[in-house]
Amino acid sequence: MLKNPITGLNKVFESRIRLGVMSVLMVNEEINFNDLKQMLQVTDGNLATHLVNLEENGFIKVHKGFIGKKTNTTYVITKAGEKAFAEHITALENMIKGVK
Amino acid sequence: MLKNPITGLNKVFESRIRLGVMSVLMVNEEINFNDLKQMLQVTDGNLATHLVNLEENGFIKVHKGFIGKKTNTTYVITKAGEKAFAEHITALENMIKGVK
DNA sequence: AAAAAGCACTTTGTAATACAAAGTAGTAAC
DNA sequence: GTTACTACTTTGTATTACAAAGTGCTTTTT
Repeated sequence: MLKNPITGLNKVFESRIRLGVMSVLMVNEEINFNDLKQMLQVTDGNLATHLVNLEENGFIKVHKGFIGKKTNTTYVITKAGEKAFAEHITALENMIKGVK
Repeated sequence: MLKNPITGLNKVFESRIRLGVMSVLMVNEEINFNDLKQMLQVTDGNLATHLVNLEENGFIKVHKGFIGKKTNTTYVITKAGEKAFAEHITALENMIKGVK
């Protein structure tokens, strides 16, 4: 019987917006809301929803800070987030290997 | 400014079921409904819907044939499907490259 | 001091999507 | 002649995505 080529994919990372957030957080210490918004070309509400989703899944953490006196909310990946995303990437790589 | 790591991803292939169908069709000449169903562990209705979606997008074609006297519907990838999927894979690879 | 603007949301509403379950039509095997 | 199989379609529900507008707080501008 055929083997399922998509085992190990994480449902949370099926959304391209959440996928984008995680990819950036894998290589950047932290990002703020506005940069993320511009990068992914999404509306505030939409982005906020996806960020809440990622946070509720324990994959990112919110850091509320300041730049001078302006609020600056940044997002950071968690250990669990790194692990889950790495596994997802591995699953993707396996799938890609299968089609080549 | 940050560059969007997920440019070039195809919305149609965000669903893991459609992703699975396409992956298999990239390396198998054709597959039939039941094999696909077992492989992906989905219900008939759900699978049928995703197949219709892929067909309407011009990415797969349906072949209605027989094994002996039993009906045997198989699915084949189209040229357009191959192209679109290859581009999606490239986009995924680029994203993965970015996080390594 | 008042108005405008920016930040990071929350709320609201709508439309699309996913999915399971049940139904269907046409064989075919028992 | 009932049962089973195949490949759906239909129906209904629940989830999700998303835009748009509103909110509370602060800062900058006038």
